[in-house]
Amino acid sequence: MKESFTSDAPPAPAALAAKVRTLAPSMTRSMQRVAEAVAGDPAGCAALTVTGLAELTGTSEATVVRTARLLGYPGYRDLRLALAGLAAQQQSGRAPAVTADIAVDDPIADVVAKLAHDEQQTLADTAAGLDTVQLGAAVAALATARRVDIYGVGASGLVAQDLGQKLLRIGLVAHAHSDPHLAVTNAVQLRSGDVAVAITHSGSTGDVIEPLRVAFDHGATTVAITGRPDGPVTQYADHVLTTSTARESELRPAAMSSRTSQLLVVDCLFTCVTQRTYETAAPALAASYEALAHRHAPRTR
Amino acid sequence: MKESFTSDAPPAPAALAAKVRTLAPSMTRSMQRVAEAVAGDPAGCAALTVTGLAELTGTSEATVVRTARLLGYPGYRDLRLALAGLAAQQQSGRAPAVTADIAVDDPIADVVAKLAHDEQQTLADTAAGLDTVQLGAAVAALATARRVDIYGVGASGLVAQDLGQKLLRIGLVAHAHSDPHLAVTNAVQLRSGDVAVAITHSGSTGDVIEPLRVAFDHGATTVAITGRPDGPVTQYADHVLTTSTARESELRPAAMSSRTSQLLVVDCLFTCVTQRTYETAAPALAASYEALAHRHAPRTR
DNA sequence: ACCTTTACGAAAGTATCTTTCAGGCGTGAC
DNA sequence: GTCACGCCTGAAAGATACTTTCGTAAAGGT
Repeated sequence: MKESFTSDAPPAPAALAAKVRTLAPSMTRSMQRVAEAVAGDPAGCAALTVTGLAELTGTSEATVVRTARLLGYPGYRDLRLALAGLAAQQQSGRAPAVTADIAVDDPIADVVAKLAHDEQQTLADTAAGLDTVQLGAAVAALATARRVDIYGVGASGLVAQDLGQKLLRIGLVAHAHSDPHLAVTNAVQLRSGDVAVAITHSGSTGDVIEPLRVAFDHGATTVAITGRPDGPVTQYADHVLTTSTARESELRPAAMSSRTSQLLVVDCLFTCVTQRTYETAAPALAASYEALAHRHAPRTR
Repeated sequence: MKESFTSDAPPAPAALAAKVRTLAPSMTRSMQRVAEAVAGDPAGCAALTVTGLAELTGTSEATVVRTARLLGYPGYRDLRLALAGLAAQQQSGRAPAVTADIAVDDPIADVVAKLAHDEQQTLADTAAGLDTVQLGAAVAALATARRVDIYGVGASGLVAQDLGQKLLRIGLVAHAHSDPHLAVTNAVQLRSGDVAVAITHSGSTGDVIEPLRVAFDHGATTVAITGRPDGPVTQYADHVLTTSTARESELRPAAMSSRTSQLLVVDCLFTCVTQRTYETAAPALAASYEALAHRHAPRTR
């Protein structure tokens, strides 16, 4: 005997709750109990076997299967898959409202989600606000530079180091200075054809501005990576790359988002320079990769 | 209402593609074929039985089950449920937006967009794959640590420095070592109540593993931040925090995405520790902010 | 009150998943 | 160059979960 009221129902995608309501009247009491459980807690039911769901609803396996059939599935197995899908959808739809600041009593999972979200936002903002013309000019200068000096202190110092490491790896003569005195001392060596890069979020870090000024005065091409395109540092910068500034809070200091933003800019610089100098950069990259291989324990599959 | 959240084998909700990428290196060839099929077409695979998937990938049922296990599920049945969930999410959400690799002749604007997108993806993957239980344990250890040593070389060295700077700023006694010899020399000073953190993408960097082992042997609590949760480094790690591994290309070395991923983990550590120790951390943060104020030139608006 | 129809679950039957085991292949040692 | 070792791999046995069958019992009609 055929008992499918729903003609040739396709495996219900997400409108399961609705389907349950529609079909409820044509269900017997025990089947209603099963349908109710399924509609009420898809995630929970997806974790149960036929037997489990039968026990939970105080019915039998046969009834569960019958219910699954009535809902349009070939059997319980497929209903279960649909339930898992539904649960996942509900889960993802439930936006954790990550717009809020991180609070002192946030559970760990929320902190992770919020931090990730904020950093993603910072990246999007930075990419949107980056001036490709300025970037292109900076890349052109770097690609043909005789020598590159990079200045940054504090959190920006690490970004400077990162850029330095990267440029070295593609065969450029680059050096990141974190000691302001040495930076100035070295800046006087620069001349036309050389490039100096200053990284400062505030745009007003004296220790970074000073060497850039010296480099500028000696005829080097100067680049500033800063969150303040109107800050003092830009006075001595031929090209200004703007990083984004996210709202900060006590638990999320500005250094965090500025670092993310700066790193994206640095990555763009690096990647574009690599493109421009591909002929020499590619082998250099390969060589540096090779050089590191033996530093790792044998474990490699 | 008990919810089986995350212990040591959380049934990956949506971070499956990321998990596959993370674990792929430690898989055998046939398992990789299975993983690839699963990551490539979740919806299609969810419709297949063990036997079906085994045939599709040209392997055996046993291999399929083994792969499911490796991905963190009790068996194939559960992997299949997760796949159904993933498929539903992809369906409802916007397309996966698989961006192309960065090419040598991409215009600058494209490079920026692709880099930003890739890094955003890396962040999402990392957040999804982070084990909050492990994170919580690491945070608890750090919050009460007498002393914290951090090991990292190369690109990971900068991340280590970043973590060190941050922890110092909230009043912890933290030091990031980039010199492997000094790291080992200092590691012998550690004892119970101290914390050692090792950061290595490959999970097999001898220069980082060695000091961690020494710290471990001396009774310190050890934390590993690595992209290879099965790598040698985890032997000596009480808590393992897994970073995500993005597909890499010649113009986008692995170091780039691993750094992004590591930094997010570090930020999470820092933020959570700050929460935990708010009473002492807040004034310390304020003080370090104060200390820097005078280093900036007068604002030009 | 009797018969028909329908609901329901126990148990048998079948598909699917899991585990075990032995062959095979690559790898490293001597 | 050969051997031994270990690890991957799939075939088949074993366990579990799902489906079907069938008999009982209750409801409703005559």
